Amino acid sequence: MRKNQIRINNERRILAAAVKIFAGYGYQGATMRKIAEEAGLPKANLHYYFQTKEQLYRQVLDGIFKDWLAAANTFDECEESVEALRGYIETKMDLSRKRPLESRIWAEEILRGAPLIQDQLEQTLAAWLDTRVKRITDWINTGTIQGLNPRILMYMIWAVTQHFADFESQIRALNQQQNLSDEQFAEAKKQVVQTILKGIGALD
Amino acid sequence: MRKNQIRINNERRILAAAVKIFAGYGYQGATMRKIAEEAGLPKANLHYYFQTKEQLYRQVLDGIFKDWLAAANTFDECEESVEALRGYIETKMDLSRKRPLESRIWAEEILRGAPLIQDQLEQTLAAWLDTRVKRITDWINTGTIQGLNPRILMYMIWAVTQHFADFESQIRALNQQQNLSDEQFAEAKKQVVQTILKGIGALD
DNA sequence: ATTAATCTTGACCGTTCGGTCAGGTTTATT
DNA sequence: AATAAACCTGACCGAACGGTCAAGATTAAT
Repeated sequence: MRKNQIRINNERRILAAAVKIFAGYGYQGATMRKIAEEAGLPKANLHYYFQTKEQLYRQVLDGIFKDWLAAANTFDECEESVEALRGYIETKMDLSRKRPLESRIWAEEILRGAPLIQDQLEQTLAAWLDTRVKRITDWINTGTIQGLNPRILMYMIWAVTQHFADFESQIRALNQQQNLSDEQFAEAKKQVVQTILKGIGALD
Repeated sequence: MRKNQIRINNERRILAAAVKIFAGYGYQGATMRKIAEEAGLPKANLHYYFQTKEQLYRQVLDGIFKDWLAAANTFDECEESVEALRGYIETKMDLSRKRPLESRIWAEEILRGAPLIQDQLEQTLAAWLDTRVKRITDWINTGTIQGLNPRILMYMIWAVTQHFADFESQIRALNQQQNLSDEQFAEAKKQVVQTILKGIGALD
């Protein structure tokens, strides 16, 4: 097969560079020049593969959303409430650790009012959340976890797990100018899981 | 007295406009033209009171940091652990509700690596955190709350409370395109307090 | 070997940005 | 009333932005 090999290769390089630059400078602060430099290609070449800056940014966002949905599937892999929630929280923590740049791009897009992904939020994400809310409601009705608002629980999980990627520079400043070590992050992950699960009455 | 009244008045107008524009577009996306338009003043007038865009932005950040520290003092108003934490969480939730724009400006600055406020984070904020960590450690040693890493607890509190301001547009998209009503927000506030306090073994 | 399709790129363009400035107006001081 | 200080602003500037394009180089197809 291997047709379009040049195109595939270059698009990958450009997208990888775009993730770095968009994460580091934001959509407005990122420039096609910087992305081109990071990718090691002339600027005009970027416009050959991606007509506009906005289209390049959209493709970056699409990739992030796919990763997000893939991680979200962890939620359904366990029947049992505690294990389902624990698995989901841990997967989200791992994603923050491994892909902080993507998390920050997503966060900035939401921060700006989600101008480009509002449709995805209102449709795909809202639908995903609705079905999980139903599952959690079942757990509440069967007494597995205590009564609470499932949506607020999900907001809390998202907030805490993504915080470790989005606010990394603040955490670093409060940790002797050092990023969390693997050991520190493992401790954080454990404590986050423990606190949330215990907080909703799913432990003890 | 009332000297400099014109200056005081105009600086206030410009700062208020700057908060709106910086929150809505980010530092790079905000332009002096937009801020001037929002303030109802010619652009050159802004440069009369604030020499550069960066200086204007710094003053906005300073104001936000002062509000943050004022809210943070709630932490010390109660001797008792549960009431101190409850008061602090509630105050941070109220701040997110009342001043979401400021929260978003702060979040974007951290997201970008805190280029302008790194010193404040490493000094003022780090010192603030250190003393509160000591208080929490005392509570742990006296058995008031269970053993945990106090820093991670604080990160969780910040993450959750600020999420309701920073990710407002996502929450709205998941709430039938409506911002949380006062009743919904009150419920969220209650559940956040309950989950965290229970999660650290400070309740029941 | 020839042709067609794809890829590459330096030079260039119109627009908008942050910022400046001269000269006029208003306010405060005496 | 006169002078000084503070305030106001339209017009302008160089720099940097996203994007274009024509012409050449490389690869694929026949």
